[in-house]
Amino acid sequence: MAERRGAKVASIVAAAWDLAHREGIGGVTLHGLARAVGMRQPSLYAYFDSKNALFDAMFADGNRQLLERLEAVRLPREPRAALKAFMRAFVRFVVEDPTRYLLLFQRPVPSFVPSPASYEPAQQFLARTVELLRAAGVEDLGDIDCFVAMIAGLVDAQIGNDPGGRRWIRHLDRLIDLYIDDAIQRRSHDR
Amino acid sequence: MAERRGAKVASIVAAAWDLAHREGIGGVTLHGLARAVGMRQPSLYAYFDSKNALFDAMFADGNRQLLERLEAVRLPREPRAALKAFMRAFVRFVVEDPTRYLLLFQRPVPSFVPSPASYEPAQQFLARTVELLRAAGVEDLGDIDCFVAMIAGLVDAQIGNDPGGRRWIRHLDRLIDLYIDDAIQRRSHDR
DNA sequence: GTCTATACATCGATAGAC
DNA sequence: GTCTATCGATGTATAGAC
Repeated sequence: MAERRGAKVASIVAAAWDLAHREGIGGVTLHGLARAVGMRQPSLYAYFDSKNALFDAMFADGNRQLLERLEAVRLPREPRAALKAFMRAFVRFVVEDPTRYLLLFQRPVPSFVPSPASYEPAQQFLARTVELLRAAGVEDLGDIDCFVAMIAGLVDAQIGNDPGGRRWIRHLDRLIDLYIDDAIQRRSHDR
Repeated sequence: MAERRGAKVASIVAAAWDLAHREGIGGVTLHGLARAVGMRQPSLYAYFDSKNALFDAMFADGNRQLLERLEAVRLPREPRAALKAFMRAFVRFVVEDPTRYLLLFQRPVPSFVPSPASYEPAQQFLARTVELLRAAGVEDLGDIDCFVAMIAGLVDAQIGNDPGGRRWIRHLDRLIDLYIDDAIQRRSHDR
């Protein structure tokens, strides 16, 4: 049965996340991970071809968690409320696990480049965001860029300067309104 | 003469920046740096007590460059225009050298913590920004937080996704207006 | 699949001669 | 101040027995 093997791989990835939470992403070493799962370091190569493959599995796992979470969100019919609900869920996902956010969105491991397959869910998330933005009246590509950058700036500041708090993310709803209103106003002005 | 020594230290720091530009901050090793300046690795310890001391010297040097640049900016009398000129200079400083930005504002070296003396100019910069924001009518601490986070999000997106381009930073002026107007409007509303 | 043993590389830091 | 020599730690990866 290949099921056994898959379960084992999943448990190793889970242990890797646990290790990353305690020691930071850079603290994830094959020696440490092997110790955490009760194995010797070379034995890990039965499950991952390289350390990069391990990171890629973690990256894919994190993206899977993200999509799973966002797909579970009940979106209101009203476009603006839907966008807010969606972004709130994203922000909650991010701040509840800064380490995961770092690996998924900040590339803290210079040598690691995610494979296209692992990267695809992240693009899916961005596409969904753009879709909701458009529905809410933000269609200009520049406006979308600004919105995405603003969200990133907000969560970065939150995680970097006030982890566990709400100093920055408490402004999320208000800023969303600000950006949407501005985009709509400028769109009507351009006509 | 201690001048000679100071000049040598400065030239080593300059070589370290050069190395960082080519190999990334993480690629700055004492072996590589020594090779770049025509020395052997242990000889660097005549100028820096540790690798941390080297990073601290680079950090201080980068902050000195930042203050030097910003102090040279001629600020218009009108507060809003002054804020824009100041932030434009900051953004220009940042995008012209992403590596320097990384070391100064992103802490890409987990083990490195800047000394208080090296960190002070960065606080000076933030204080000046807050001062200009206040003069332009942004006084609420939450509004200041949001503004700073927005700027950071903008330059992060620019450097990360379109280095050398202007896709994000071209919106700088407009976004500054947006934030100022909103802050002023909400301030008058609260009364 | 898991182990022991080990190769191989990188890097920071120290000792001591000159 | 600069050198040679070397230590010691860390970390990825491979070889080969079981």
